[in-house]
Amino acid sequence: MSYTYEYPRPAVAADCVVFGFNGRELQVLLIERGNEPFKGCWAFPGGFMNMDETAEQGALRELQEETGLDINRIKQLGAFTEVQRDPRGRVVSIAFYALVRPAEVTGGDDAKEARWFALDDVPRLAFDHDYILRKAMQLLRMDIHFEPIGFELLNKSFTMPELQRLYEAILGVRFDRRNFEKKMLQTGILQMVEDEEDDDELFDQQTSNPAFARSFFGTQNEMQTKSIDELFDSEPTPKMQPEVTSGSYAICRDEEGFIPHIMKSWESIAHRKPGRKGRKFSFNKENYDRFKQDNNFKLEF
Amino acid sequence: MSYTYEYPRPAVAADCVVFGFNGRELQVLLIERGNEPFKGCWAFPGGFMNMDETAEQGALRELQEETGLDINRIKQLGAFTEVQRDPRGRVVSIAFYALVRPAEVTGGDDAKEARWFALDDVPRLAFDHDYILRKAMQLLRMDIHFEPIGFELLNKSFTMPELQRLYEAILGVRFDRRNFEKKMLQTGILQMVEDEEDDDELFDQQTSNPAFARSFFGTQNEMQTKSIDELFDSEPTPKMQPEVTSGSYAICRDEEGFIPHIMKSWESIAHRKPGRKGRKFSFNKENYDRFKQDNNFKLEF
DNA sequence: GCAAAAGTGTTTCGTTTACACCCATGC
DNA sequence: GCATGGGTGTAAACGAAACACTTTTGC
Repeated sequence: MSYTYEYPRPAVAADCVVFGFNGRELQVLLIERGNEPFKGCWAFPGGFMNMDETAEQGALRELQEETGLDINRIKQLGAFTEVQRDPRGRVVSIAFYALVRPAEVTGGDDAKEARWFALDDVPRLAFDHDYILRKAMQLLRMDIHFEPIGFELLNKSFTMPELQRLYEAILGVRFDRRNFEKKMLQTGILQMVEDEEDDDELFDQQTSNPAFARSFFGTQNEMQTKSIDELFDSEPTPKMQPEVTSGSYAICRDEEGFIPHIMKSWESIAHRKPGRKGRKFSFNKENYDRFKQDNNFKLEF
Repeated sequence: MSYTYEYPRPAVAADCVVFGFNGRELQVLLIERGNEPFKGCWAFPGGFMNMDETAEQGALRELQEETGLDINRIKQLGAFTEVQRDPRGRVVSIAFYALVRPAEVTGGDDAKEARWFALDDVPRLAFDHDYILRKAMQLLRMDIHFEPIGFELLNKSFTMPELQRLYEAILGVRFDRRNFEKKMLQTGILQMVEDEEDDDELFDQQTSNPAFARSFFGTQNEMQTKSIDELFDSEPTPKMQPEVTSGSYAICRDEEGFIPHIMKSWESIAHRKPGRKGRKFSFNKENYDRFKQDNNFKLEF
């Protein structure tokens, strides 16, 4: 079978950057390519889009096929369209990112070539996937200012230090413990949880499942050197804490949101009426550069 | 000539949402479709991507061809891949947005079918362009929190009320005049300009150019009902203000940025160290919804 | 002359920041 | 028992919010 068109068309692929968090550092899920081009290189799960599916559906299908990961929420990063980005010819890639909880990672078995890499430890990737990863990270950083997506990377219940490390990992910044907690609690989107929660059982069940551990933490070799608890920085098991020393919290979340205190700073300079004339303005690069520096502002990854 | 592939491929188009600002309201540039499908409907400038150009280059080329607008900075919105979005068959659109200054709008002549529409006044668009417009607006709102892109919509010099109306239009919020000005000046990215600046001459030249006026403000019919000054809310001409009553400002900008005070609020909760165990947390939808409401937070357009 | 818009400062309030000691756990 | 991390509160500084009257312009 073949398909003929009047004008040339690029192939369209869908790739998915999957982020995970092990309680200490951000990770991405990569697969080792079995075919040329870039055979033996690591790359994001993905593949060509079918004609009867959206790019999103294609990305989810490929993700399931290649890593066994069965999720349903991904966010589009954008299309990558450099003419030479694929040696096989003109391929446009539509990339997505996904955030998965430890408890969601179940598909270790079908994914022999899939492995989690700490962000600091990602090898050189195939195609322009290094670039795509940078873009994904940038977008994640922006998004976390508007929506509570961080919680997508944590199980239902988690400790304040875990949450803090997650935010630090995503934003590339360190926070003062007391101030971080205060701010988080002030938002009112956290609630205390009395004891070990249901999904911790899932969590434990899965961390003690070798397939899960392999798929989430890496190869078996790595697993031998570190204990699950060490990696996860969490109670070894539920029984650990019969008397809840200080209690726990739970996040108040819905399908999206988080801490839009950003917008507040603009939105709350309230009310005014239209105008007509007056002083004029224009831009000064130096001041702006200094301003960025003074505020230690870097969105770049 | 024809092109044959082993697997079916979608066509790939590049479309461009062009925003403008007339001193009072945000506008978008649309073209009236001359062919089916959606003949007679308004749509964004755009067309099929060539094989030797990136989507971005394609969008810029089509924009130039269809509207005469010759710009070079556009930002990708994303790919739109609904299976049925184009009745002609499977077409994936990669969409961009552009911000143009009044002074940049010069190509009125080649663009008979191109017209500016106030955002509130945009007709039903062809394809899924309504949806694309909403996405563009969302992204613009997010972006303006991180980068001083607003100034891309203003000429080199502008009044504080103009700037304020722009921010209000983009964010859909009203600000207190005194607080807005204070905040803007505090950032240090504005500088005062002593008198009418060079580009105001360009500005005047162009506002008094019928082709410009038509292309920027709309059809000739509309032009008859409103004066340029009324529309632009600005001095009729340079001579108007021989003695600069209160002086003017200029923006300190470079290729990107603006007011990253958002991140600051997180970044500045400085320093801390890793952790081990303690209270646990999970999410509560109700509280979060209330929180969003209390803070009047809506990113949606 | 009148209506609409521009210009201008200060006070209150809330948020952000900075900071140190003791306790629990794991090794 | 020692090192690492967890837990906790307060005071000072800063930024945001609220607010009214006078002057200028356009009609």
